[in-house]
Amino acid sequence: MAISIMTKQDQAIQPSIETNILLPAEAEKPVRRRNFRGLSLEQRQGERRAKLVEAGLQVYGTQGFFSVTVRDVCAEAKLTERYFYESFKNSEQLFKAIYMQLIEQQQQLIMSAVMKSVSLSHEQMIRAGLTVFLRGLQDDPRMARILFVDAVLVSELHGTTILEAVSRFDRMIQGFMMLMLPEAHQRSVSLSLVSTGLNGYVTHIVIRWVMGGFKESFEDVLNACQAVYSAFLGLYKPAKRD
Amino acid sequence: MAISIMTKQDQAIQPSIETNILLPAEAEKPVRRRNFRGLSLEQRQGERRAKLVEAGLQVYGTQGFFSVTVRDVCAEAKLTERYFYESFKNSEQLFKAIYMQLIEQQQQLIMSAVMKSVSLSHEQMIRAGLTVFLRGLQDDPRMARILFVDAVLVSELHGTTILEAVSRFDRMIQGFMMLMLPEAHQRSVSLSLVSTGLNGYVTHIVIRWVMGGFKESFEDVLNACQAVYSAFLGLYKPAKRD
DNA sequence: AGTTGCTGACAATATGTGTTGTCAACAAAT
DNA sequence: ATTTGTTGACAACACATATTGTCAGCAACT
Repeated sequence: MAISIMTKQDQAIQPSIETNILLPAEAEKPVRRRNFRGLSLEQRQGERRAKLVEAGLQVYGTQGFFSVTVRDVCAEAKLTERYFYESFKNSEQLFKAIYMQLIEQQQQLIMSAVMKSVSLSHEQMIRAGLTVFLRGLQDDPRMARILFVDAVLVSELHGTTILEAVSRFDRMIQGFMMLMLPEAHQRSVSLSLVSTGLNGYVTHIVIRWVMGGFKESFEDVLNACQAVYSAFLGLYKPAKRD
Repeated sequence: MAISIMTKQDQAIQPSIETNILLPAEAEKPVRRRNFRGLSLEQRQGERRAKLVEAGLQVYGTQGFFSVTVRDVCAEAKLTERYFYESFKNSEQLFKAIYMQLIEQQQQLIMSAVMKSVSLSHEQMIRAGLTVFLRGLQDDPRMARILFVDAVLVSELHGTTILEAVSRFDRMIQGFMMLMLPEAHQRSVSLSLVSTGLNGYVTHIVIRWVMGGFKESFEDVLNACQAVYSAFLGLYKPAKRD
C-alpha cells in the first residue's frame, strides 16, 4: 500500500552529521572519502537533504501528503530516489522533519512577537502574536496545509510523535492564558482544555481562510481570532464580582 | 496508488432505488428479476449496502480511512468485493456516505436538544446542545474519528463535497449565535468566522478527548466547551456600556 | 424437475509504488 | 594518466491493492 502504518524502527536519520551510511565497515575497506565541488561528504549530503525538505514543503504543501509519492518529491528536488533514502527512511520521516521545522519556527516567531509587546495591553499582546502567525501563513499557505491539515493524520500513522508538538502549541497558549488570567486558577474550567480549544478555534479559522483561497480579509480574520481571546478576558477579568 | 485523487465522474450510486446495474439493456434480454429470501432486488442491495456502511463505520472509525482497504471493509461486512462495487464506486464514496449519515444525525440531535430547551437561559441551551453532542461521541468514539479526523483529508481527495457539510455545522452555530446575540451585528467581527472558530474550538477539544482515551472527565470537557460560549455571552451582553 | 438468476469464494489482471540495484560518465586524487 | 569515489539516470524487483472475471452450488420460479 502507498501508506503503511509504521510500527517501530522508525528512527529518522538525524539532520546532524551522523552519516553511518557509506561509512567504512569498521576496519574493512578504508574507502577514501573525497571532496566534491569543494564540499565534504557531510556538506553535500546536507545540501541534498535541504533540497528534499524544500521539495517536500512544496509538494506536500500543495498536493497534500497522501497524494505525494517519493518519486514526486525527488522529481521536485531534482534528485534521484537513492538520495531520498540516503537522508530519510521513508515519506513520513521527511514529512515529520518538515513539520518539526515549521512548527518550531512558527512558535519562535509568535513567542518573540508576544514578548516584544509584553509591556502593552493584553489585547495588544495577543494581537501581535496572532498577526505574525496569520501573516506567516498568508505568505506561505503551504505551511497551513502541512501544519494543520495533514499533520493530524500523518501523526496518526506515525505514532504520537507529532501530536506532542501539537500539544506544545497548546501549552504555549496555556502559558499566555495564565499570564493574562492569573485568577483563572480558581475557576472550575480546566485551563489546559480551554487552551486546546483556543488552539482549535484559531486553527479552524485559518484552515477555512487558507483553503478557501483567502476570501476573507486579513483584518476580518485577525479580528475574529482576537475576539475569542477578548471574550475570555472580558469574562474573567471582572470575575471579582461574584 | 492506494489513494488517488478523484477528479470527476464521481457520482455516487444513490442509496435510493436506482439500480441501473444489472438492469436489462433496454430491450435486449428481459432478465427476469427474482426475489430472494422474500426480498426484492432493491431490498437485498439495500441490505448489503447497509452492511457495508456499518462495516465502514467500524473499520474507518477504528483504524482510520487511510489504513483501510476495500478488502478490509468487505471482510468486516462479510461480503465480497463484488458487492462493494455494486453499491459504491470506491472507498471514498463509502466514506462519504458514512460521513453524511453521521453528520446529519448529529446535527439533528443537537438541534432538537437545543430547541427543546429554548425556554431556558442561553447558557442552558448551549449546555444542552453540547451535552448531547459530547455524549454521542462518548458513546461511539468511531464517529469522532470519522467526522473530525479523517473527514478533512478525505474531503480534500474528494473535491469540496464534504467541506460543504462542515460549513453546515458552522452555519448551525452561527444560527445559535445570532439567536443569542442579536446585537452582535453591530460588532466589527464576522459572525461567520467566529462560528467557524467556535466549531474548531469544540472540535479540537473533542479530538483530544476521544483520541486520548477519555482521560478527562465528561464534566471537565463539557465545562471547557461551555466556557467559550459563556465568554462570548459575557463579553457581548454587557456591551451597551460602551 | 428443469431452467436460470443469485450468491459467495476465489482467481486473475492491471497498476502504482516502495525500495534496491546497475552502470556509464564524470571528477578528484594520486 | 590512471585509479577510484561520486553522481544521476534508469532498470529491476517485490508487494499491496483496486478492479474485473470465473464458476460451482444454491434457490426461486416455471
